Amino acid sequence: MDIRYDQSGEDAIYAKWEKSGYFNPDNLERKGKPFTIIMPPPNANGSLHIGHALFVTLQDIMIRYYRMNGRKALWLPGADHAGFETQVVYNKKLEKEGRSFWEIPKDKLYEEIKEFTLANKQYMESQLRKLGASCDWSREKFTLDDDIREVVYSTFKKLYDDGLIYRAERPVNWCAKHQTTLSDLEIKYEEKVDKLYYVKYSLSNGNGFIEVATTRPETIAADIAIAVHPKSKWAEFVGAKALNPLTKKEMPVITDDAVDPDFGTGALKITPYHDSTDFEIWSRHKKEIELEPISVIDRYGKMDPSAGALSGLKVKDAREKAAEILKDSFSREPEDYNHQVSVCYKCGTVIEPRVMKQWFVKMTDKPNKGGSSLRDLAVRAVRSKKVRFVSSRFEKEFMRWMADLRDWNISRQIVWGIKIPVWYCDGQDNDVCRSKEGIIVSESKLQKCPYCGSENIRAENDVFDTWFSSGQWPFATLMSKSGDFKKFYPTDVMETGWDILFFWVARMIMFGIYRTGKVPFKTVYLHGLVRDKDRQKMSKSKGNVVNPLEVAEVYGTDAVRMSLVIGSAAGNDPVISEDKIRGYRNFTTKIWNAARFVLMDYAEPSRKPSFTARDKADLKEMEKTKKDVAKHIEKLDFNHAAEIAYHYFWHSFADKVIEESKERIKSDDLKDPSRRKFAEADAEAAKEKLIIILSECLKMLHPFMPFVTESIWQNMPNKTKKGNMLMIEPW
RNA sequence: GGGCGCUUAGCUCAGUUGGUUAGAGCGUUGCAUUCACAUUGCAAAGGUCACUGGUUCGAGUCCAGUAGCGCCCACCA
Repeated sequence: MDIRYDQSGEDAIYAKWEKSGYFNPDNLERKGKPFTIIMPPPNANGSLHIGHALFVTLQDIMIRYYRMNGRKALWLPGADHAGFETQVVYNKKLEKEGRSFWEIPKDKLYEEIKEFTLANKQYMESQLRKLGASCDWSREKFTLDDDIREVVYSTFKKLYDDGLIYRAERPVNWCAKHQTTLSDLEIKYEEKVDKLYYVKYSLSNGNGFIEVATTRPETIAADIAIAVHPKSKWAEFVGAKALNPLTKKEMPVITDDAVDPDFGTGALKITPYHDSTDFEIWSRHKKEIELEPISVIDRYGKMDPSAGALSGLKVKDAREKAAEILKDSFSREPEDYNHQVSVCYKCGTVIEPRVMKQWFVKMTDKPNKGGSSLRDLAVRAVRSKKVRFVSSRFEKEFMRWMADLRDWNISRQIVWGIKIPVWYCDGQDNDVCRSKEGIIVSESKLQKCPYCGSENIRAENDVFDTWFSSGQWPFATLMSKSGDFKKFYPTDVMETGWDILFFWVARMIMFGIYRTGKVPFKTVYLHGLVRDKDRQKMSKSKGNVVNPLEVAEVYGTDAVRMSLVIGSAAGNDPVISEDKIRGYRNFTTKIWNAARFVLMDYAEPSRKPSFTARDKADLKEMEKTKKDVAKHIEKLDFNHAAEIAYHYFWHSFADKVIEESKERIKSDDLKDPSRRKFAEADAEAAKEKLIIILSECLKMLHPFMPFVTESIWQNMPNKTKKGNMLMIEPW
């Protein structure tokens, strides 16, 4: 063995593993049932960061352990086109290059992003290899693969046929910067101080006025009613007409329970196209209101011509100008008002509610043929422990989120994604077609309307919310190779970050059960966000980012893996620092040197070793430790499993067992002819004990530190012939 | 406005059905070491387990409350 462990040999070890074919469970001779993990596909829009290294480590620990422990272990890797996220990244890239995203033709943009994504994907694959990920590359999937799309289309069709997907015009979250709608999960709230204006709406009969509090005077031109609470002081005016202070149009005064009598003045202006509450109130009172709602804000966040004097202004400027124009209609001075404003989770642009025709998934309604809602399918599976969360507190989070679900807008007006498989027939030349409002859901391309035969059809332009397709990942990935679904589904563990519990995990559970009748995975293990030693989030601007590949280059991949797994329980944010990694690099060196000592002058024993009582106790302790490590891995308590292995190797095996053996191995008795025979046998037994324990320790440490253990294994004299790889040694 | 979580050694954290004297890593201090490893060993110092009360033979662990911190969710204009 070399005097030093050389981590630059890691690539060669990985290549040997990969070449062996044993990443593919089909090539493993195992009697046990499969053990399956579907890798959360990393977004192919950048390079891997420390969070990826964390999931690789945790999942690889399980896969390597079960592979050694008699199971057909499948870890199916993938890459995510990550629709909106990637488009945002690419948009930024173009901005840096001084090009305009919006001036590039859509087809060309798609091709450019595709090229960008595929290049990233390829790079990421090499990084996963560097981290030691023992996944089955022969089964790798990309979220835009044809067979994945087909599964996604067929799920959409099934949902549509079951009445769980519909198209509707209603207020949706619009990001003016990214020019797309977003789901309720893709917006966040920011605290903002705005002015609360008190505006008088005079009654047309001259009997005074109603006072309305609003933060949005710029939308007054789009007001079509005043709503008051039935028990408020304004109730006496219900049925009267109020005058719009800008347009002077007569608007009905109506009553609705949704109005809070204790907030503001207890009266609400109804602007259906710019506020979702207003839209709902309007929907309930269409008949009384009569006026048609209008929009005064365009898709770019500017006032449109129907806003009259405000036309062309940005919303913020329009607000100030409106306040100026309305000065005489104010009943009192505007107040500072502190409230939560919804913004785009990516760029922080204020979300403008706009009314648009979009596709929605019903979350809480039953299918039209009967059965359970998507929500109920998932809730029941979790409640009955068919899906178990680690740590269990996420079960509470999950249930609470499921409790108040609203329908999910899955339409996105972006280029980078899977087109919604819908055509619209403008001909509508027969009743069947008209009854479907010209909507045609089709898994394949169409030339003409299948209902009326008209060739006057056009394809839907919108693409899916990426989570709609990635929510189908566990079964979609297994459906493409024949036999896989049957063999590997449901999968065993879904290991991912808790930040995407709602975005992804919840959707996978719903769609998984909906499509296959079975849960997609039995256990969800959620890890946290990797933080620096001061518990700070890592970010480029703070300069505290640890690039896993760079530190692996310096300290070895094994050290990086160990520092990610030790010291953090499930669901908590792991803390990592270069000092910590250096500490585990020292451990790597310790392992290497201990092995070097054990293997030094080792020869096959000439007789059956006669172990002393102490030897037997040492061997027993090793067995016990190994069982303990296995137990903790199986409990998904990787933190302790790693710590036990670490502690045993260093402070029992190296510090005690090896140290105490030195006397016997180097005994002066060996030089004394009268004692020599006994001493030789004893030295041999000591050496034999050391090599047995070392050998078992390598197995025990392999799932955590695959490279150094495999590379020592290659020097072991007693390694079994077959394959000569620790990776597939029986645990 | 609702909910969840955290508070244990100087620092970062474990402590999974309540059970001897509360642990690890790093850091600190002292000593040792040409002998696999200074990327080392041995040893030491360091904790009223946030606070208050309760259940119990027994509480870091269970219950209630208080304080501080963090996070998630939410269409009161």
